[in-house]
Amino acid sequence: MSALPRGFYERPTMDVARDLLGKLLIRPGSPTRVARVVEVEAYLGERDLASHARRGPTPRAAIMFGPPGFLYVYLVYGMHHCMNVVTEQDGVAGAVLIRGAEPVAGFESDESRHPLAGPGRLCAGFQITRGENGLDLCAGEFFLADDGAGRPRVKRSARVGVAYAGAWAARKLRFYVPGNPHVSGRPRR
DNA sequence: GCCACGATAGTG
DNA sequence: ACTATCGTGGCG
Repeated sequence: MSALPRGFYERPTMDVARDLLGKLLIRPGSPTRVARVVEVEAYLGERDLASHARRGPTPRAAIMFGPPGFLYVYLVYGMHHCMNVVTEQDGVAGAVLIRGAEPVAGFESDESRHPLAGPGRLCAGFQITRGENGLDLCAGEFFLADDGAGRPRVKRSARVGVAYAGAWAARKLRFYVPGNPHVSGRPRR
């Protein structure tokens, strides 16, 4: 299965976010880990007050202003990692936060837990840390792919944990597969 | 330099 | 509802 091409990411962030649902996250290794994306959030760039890009291309956020198809990983609350894919053409900030995925292969069928629900657990499951920040998603070490499953039914809601962002907090920039148990936290339906 | 504050998740 | 835990960025 081959990686989605750069052109997939070089589009409006909202389109990339919506189209990422149903795609496969693949990390070749021993074992190769595969999971299907079921929850994402769009972060629209400098004007988006909930985005790390809101303060311009600071050292942390600069990657969001760069070329599309690269991984942006950061640490939240001093203990969890979050993974994003960079969108939009080079010079324009944008990213999609991947928040939940359904295990397909390579994960322990660990009791009744949902090991890939929520951005922190998703990164833990794929062993993604800041060491993977800036990784090229079109190069094969870690990538997204289309297995022809098609886009699932999609619902939208406000994003999680961005209440501070004023009017931007209310915008429905979270996309998820309703009813899927690997969707994190609240509005799961 | 220094400090307030998170794009969270597990426990009570 | 509480809190662990630390990098980022704002400010001086």
